[in-house]
Amino acid sequence: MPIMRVSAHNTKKENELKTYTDKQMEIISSSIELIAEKGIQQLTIKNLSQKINKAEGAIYRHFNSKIEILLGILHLFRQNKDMVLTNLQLQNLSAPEKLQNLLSKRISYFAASPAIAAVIFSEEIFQNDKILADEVFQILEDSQKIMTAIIARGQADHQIREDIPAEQLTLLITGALRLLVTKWRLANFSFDLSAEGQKLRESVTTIITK
Amino acid sequence: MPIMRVSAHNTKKENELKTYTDKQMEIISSSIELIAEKGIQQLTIKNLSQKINKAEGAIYRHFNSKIEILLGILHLFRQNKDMVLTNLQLQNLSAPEKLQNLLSKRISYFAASPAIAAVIFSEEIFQNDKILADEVFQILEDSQKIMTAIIARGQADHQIREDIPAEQLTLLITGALRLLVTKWRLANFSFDLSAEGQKLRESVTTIITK
Amino acid sequence: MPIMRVSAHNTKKENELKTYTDKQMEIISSSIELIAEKGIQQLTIKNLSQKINKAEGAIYRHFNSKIEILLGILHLFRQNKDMVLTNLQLQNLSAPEKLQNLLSKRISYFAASPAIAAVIFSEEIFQNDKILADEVFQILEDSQKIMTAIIARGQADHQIREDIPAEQLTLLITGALRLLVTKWRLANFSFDLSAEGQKLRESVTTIITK
Amino acid sequence: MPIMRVSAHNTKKENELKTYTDKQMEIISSSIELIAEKGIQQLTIKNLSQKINKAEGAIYRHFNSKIEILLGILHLFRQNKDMVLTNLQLQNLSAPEKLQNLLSKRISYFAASPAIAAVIFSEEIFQNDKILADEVFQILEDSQKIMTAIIARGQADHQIREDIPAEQLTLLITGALRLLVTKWRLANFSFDLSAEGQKLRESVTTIITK
DNA sequence: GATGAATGAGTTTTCATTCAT
DNA sequence: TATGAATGAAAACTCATTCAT
Repeated sequence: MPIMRVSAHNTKKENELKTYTDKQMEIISSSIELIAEKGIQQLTIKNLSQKINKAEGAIYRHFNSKIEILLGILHLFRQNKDMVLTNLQLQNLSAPEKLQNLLSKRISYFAASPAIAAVIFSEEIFQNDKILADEVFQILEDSQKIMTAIIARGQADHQIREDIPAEQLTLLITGALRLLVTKWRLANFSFDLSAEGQKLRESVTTIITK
Repeated sequence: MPIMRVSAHNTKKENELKTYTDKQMEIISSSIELIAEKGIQQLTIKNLSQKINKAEGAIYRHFNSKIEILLGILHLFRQNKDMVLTNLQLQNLSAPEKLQNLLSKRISYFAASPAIAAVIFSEEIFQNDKILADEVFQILEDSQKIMTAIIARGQADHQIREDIPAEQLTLLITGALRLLVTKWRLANFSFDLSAEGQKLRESVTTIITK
Repeated sequence: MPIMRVSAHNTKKENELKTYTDKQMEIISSSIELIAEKGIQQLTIKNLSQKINKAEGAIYRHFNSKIEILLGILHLFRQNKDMVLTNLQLQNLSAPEKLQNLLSKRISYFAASPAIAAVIFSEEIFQNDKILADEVFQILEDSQKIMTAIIARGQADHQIREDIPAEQLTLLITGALRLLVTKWRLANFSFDLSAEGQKLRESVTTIITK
Repeated sequence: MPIMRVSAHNTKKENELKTYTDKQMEIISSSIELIAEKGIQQLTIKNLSQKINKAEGAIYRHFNSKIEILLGILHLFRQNKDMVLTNLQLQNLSAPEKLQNLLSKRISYFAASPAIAAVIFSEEIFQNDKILADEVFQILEDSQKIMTAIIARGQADHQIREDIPAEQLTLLITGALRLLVTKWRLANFSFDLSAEGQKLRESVTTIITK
């Protein structure tokens, strides 16, 4: 019962604008499915090759290493996140509405792609691969910074309570979201994430507006 | 980058009252140190045997499998948790004070034993060992139930705001605590967990009392 | 038909006084045999494990990597070389006699352990492992320096012709020795290395004394 | 650290008069460059295809196997050698002059095409491919026979010392040349091969004429 | 001619666990 | 109790070669 192994590698810093070929996308998708079905520990080259009905070596024509596949998954998440945020900026919403929107989108995304959460929230697993760990950490930090900015703006506009620092509110909201998704995964997706997410959103609204 | 490997095993459901011999405790302590120093991926029988200056085989005199060692770590955490709660019950405190106390104790505990957090929060890693996963899940559930009970009691006594369900407040508080500790670990313990924990406790107080 | 593969590793600079356990010596010996029989390309962990009738993993109890086994072989050669030289210093011989002695010993050694030559003379193979390449290069350089010193001393004492620089004589003698041994290996040891070596020694004597 | 891999194949005994198409010559040249740049271990079909900006499969349009490419390199060397010798025969030179000429040409050739030396002197690497090993061995033998013939002729003409058998002088001269070139490669071409070659030629002249 | 995807057999290494002593 | 050697199953990755298009 091995859990996850990756080898030394020379992957260069992922280009933000990186695009993937169809084959690469197929491999990334299969990886996501595999993680969703059996957990990230079962994302082995062997299992992956079986899933795509190819020999193990075939994978290496499309990715130089397993790390790059994982980076691909993270990249996909980041792209979605950036898109959500861009759309959010374009809309003329109040801070509480933006927060609602953000939470809603994030929950929908995890509900649709539970495997992504398994990767995004598995900081421990990537601990000894610097590039992956950095990427995961960066995604976490970015998310928090953006939420903090929205909240701070809302506080400046007196739309959000000012007796708690924006960072603290972000910590509470993000932490709750993560824990909710984690519990959902641990419970084998046996409850309705969207419904619970809706409850969380209501609580958040109540809290931030007193 | 192997992460963690455990094999098939026949461990029986852990006895709640299980006690450990001195040798067993030494092995558990060394495991915790090892995890704290190098991450859970480096908790291998080989590394562990080097740490306790014994041959690898010797460990199997005291534990039937690596899983049992991990269960030992979880058991230790559970014992501490139960003790904290028992003490909490004995004191005649208001619900907000109890919450403060609980958070304070938990933060101190993680600050003193960061390895415990690495184990407790690594649900993903144990995903393919049923017993371990159950244990971790149980600890999480128990913690939440207790906190929810305290909060519900506080709401009944009008010490805690009643416009948000107790479960939601628990989710927010527990989630924030977990995220804070996770960030602390990812940041290589480079910030003062106690100080940040203090801030969180203040925010929690503000939130629950409006 | 793979030829030779070694992986990234962290071998520390080999200790000059390093000693080997019995098991390690057995593995080193089997490696030498394997190289002698099938060439250095066939020195794979699999072939080696078959030769010692153990599982592949067993080898890693005694050596951290394949590189260390190869270093072990080189170390053995170095030890022999050093011993020969020490003995040589203790004897009160003329420079030409010392050279004769040196050549004689070297040839006997290669005749007895042809695999050693396969390793010592395989500079190309180790080209992309720095530690191995350094070691092989060092052995080559050391040998030449010592021979040059003996010759230079002989020239100062008018025992050896002075119209050719010592380095040049060393190049000619060492080169001839290496080529002789290489041809012997390529010819599948089908001629008598000692006899040919004796001829070479006579030629060398004639040349250096005019 | 893979070194070189070649597979089973059915190459027929190379035709002495074999000619190569332009495409084939391009592939051979690129192979030589690749070896010169990164060592013979890096001569893989993948690396080669990148160098010639063609797909991997394209190479197999022009050569049936990697072995044939290597044979092509050897063939090129042989052609040059034969040409040098033919020219040498046409000139009316003394034996020592011929030797000088031969050495000079060989050194210039290696200085211009260091990769050739990497191939010619890598007997060990080809050990488990009979055809390649034979070819390399044949080149070595041919060279020595020719040099021995020149020397023997010189001895008969009293231009070269007669107290050492021609074969021995050949062994000394060829060995020195090989060792010099090998050291030059190991030293990353950091010294002037031509200059050192000139010194060697002088030493050789001194030695053979007493 | 050329492509590029795929294969299969190979490589080194890791590690929880067992067992004779 | 303890040792240390051994195992076996797994892991990631490499590469010469094939082949449908």
